[in-house]
Amino acid sequence: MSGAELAFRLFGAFRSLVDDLHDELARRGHPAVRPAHGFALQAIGARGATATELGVRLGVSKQAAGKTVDGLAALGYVERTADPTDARRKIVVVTPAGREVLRLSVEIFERLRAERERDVGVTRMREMEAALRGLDSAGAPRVDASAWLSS
Amino acid sequence: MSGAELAFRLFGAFRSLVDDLHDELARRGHPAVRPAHGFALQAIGARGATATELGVRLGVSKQAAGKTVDGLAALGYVERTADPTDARRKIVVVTPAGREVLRLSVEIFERLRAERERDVGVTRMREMEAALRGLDSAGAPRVDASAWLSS
DNA sequence: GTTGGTCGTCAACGTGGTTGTCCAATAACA
DNA sequence: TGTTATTGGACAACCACGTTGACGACCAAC
Repeated sequence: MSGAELAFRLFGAFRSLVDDLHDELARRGHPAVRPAHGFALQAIGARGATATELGVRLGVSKQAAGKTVDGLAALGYVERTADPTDARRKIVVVTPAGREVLRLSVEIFERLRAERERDVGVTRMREMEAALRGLDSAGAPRVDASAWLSS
Repeated sequence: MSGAELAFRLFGAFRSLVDDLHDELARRGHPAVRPAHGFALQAIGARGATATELGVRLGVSKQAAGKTVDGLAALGYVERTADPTDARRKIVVVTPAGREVLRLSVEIFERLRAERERDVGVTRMREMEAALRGLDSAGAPRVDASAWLSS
């Protein structure tokens, strides 16, 4: 396989997973969730986070993180709450609806992976995952894919 | 590996390849080339293409394809030429500079793949590529990554 | 109590998509 | 052949999502 084809197929495989995830999320009552939302929800986590923290975790500016929070809040998946110890900070917390999306995403991703594993074979899947771990030295999530495309 | 981690690592591996490619392209005299440009150049191909054809190949509107051509033309990588048989059509052709970028990209991608192969091992690499071929039923290129993110 | 750093937000901008509209040119057909 | 339908390219307005710069509010430290 050529290097270019390798890159292209890695992206294709990723995209197929994410597309299938969002198709299924839409079918299960969350049609407005987009890829960036899932990443952000995960980055906020159970303990909540401020917009600035979220920006660091996502690898984007605090302003961009703030806009993402706006979108998520408009959909009812997160809420901004006051920090009792610091009036400047606003803690973003995941709502029950947001937790439902996270729970569903995990479940659906597992199902999708199982489907792929059935298609390509258990051994081959294990080898691929091992290779991926080696390939991707994987630091921070960096979901600024849109900005990355135009960098 | 969880399904979510699989998706994430697929993207990470892809992104690492493309980032490294563009770092190297920049070092070799093409700092302004962005990922979308490479895809577009490849889609135009040796025989040239019209903006509308390019849009179909890239999975975007003809207007978006036209803008991409504008950018590529401003960088000197393509040129719009008249179609002698149809005065409406303008054939976009790759210039020598554009061909140089394509040639360099192929070469660099091969080197990057070889590096990865050295890291993960020949056998494991072969298994991963086989798995990727199975995973990604890969029809048309579909490089509308930016649009896809915001869909 | 002033001074400096941090948090969140607003504003302006860039990039790269989208749809809608329009004109010029070609193709199809009565 | 003349009229009508379709096609290719461009323009405009708009949207999504990132950026930087600036600013007010607040906290902390000397």
